[in-house]
Amino acid sequence: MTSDGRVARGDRTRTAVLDTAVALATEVGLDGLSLAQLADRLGVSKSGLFAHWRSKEALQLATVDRAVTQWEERIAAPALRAPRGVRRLHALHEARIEFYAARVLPGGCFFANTEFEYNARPGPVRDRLAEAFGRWTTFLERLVREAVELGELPADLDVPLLAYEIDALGISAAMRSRMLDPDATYRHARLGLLNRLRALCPDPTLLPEGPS
Amino acid sequence: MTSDGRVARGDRTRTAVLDTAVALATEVGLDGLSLAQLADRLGVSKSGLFAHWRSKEALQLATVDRAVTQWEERIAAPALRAPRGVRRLHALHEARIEFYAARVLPGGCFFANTEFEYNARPGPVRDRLAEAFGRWTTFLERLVREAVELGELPADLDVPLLAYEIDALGISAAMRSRMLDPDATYRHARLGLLNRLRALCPDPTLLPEGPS
DNA sequence: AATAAATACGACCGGTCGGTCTTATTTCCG
DNA sequence: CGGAAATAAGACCGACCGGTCGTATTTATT
Repeated sequence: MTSDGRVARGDRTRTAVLDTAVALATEVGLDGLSLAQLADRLGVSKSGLFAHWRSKEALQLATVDRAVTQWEERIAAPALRAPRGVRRLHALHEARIEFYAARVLPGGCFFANTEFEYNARPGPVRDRLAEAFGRWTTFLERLVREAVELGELPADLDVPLLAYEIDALGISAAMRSRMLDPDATYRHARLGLLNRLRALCPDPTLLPEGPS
Repeated sequence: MTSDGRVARGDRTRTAVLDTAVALATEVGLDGLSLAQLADRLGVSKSGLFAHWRSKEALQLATVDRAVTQWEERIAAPALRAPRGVRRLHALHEARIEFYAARVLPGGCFFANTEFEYNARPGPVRDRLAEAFGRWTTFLERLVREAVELGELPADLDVPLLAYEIDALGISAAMRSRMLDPDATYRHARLGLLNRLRALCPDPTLLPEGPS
């Protein structure tokens, strides 16, 4: 019995704080996030937060890590339950668009928002974001490569290019859905990938029929 | 002789200030942009700025307008010098990628950065950004439609969808080029559109040969 | 040459920022 | 039960924020 009720309680508190921080950061930015503001929203004092993270930067890094975990749970995990190949790629994209459409986060996408925010701000936060982005790209390329190896995509396919295109459709959805017509945006994001995979995949039965 | 040297001088100053503001906004955000910081970089006093714009918000709106003008000059205008149709579409995308690759703005893309920053912040600045984004989309769709009307793209093409895909390739380039490998990013952004247009355009001589 | 407008300045305001310090309360372990 | 550790609170700090004010300088008009 090594479980210490004190640290367990602390962990629960920390996670709850970070979930709020992730959401708040999509509204005001990861840098614009103020300790007092976050404390207020949680009904907690500012020094209560400093007890958990020694500085704002430590809180920012923890927030990035929490957002990664959320992304793995909500987007990557559901996709991994689909069969390998183009169906898994499609499921991944669908989960992402659904995540945006469900308005889970007020600002749409934590990573899109923060990576644009920090793309000209050197420092540990930027490095952590770049690392997460790199891992996401590697993951996406792995899924594409698996589809190639299964014969569901052409053997001479430019794997990183298709991964780039898929991610581009998603990022664009995060941006347009908050500034322009959301329904048209989600339609384009979904249809864009579906058409692309249909054109590449020799077996049309692997993909849903959907709209033309 | 209606030219007033006073307002002419003022206009020159204003434009110079706004150019700096556009660049600075891509680093620290349009909201993160502080009056004192901007004044410092210009070697000017803070109250000197308030003589031109009565509030920070007025400065932000003027900065957005200036960024729109820059975009028209650097991306739209060169494209309009290419012949209508797929060649013009290609020229537009090339000008955009070249703009990012030349590192004209330290943060890559003013609009990508600010639109993500403001996508959950209601107010006049957001409205101005959304309006600019809407006009850009309309412009892109017009260029695609022209290519269809010229017979350079299929008659049954989903015009808004292709416009969405083209813009997505560009936005993604702005994001990835600052966080991951820039060269690979530009290659993907360029090749992505080239492959797409080649697959759709019945006359292959209209597009450069480029890499496969 | 005199005047009015535009432009720019330095000093200053109240407020919020990230961060520190001291103190009090809760919670588990020995 | 006693004590150490974790958690939380509030007062406070210097720095910077957006913004105002009174004033000085430049410049075109009359």
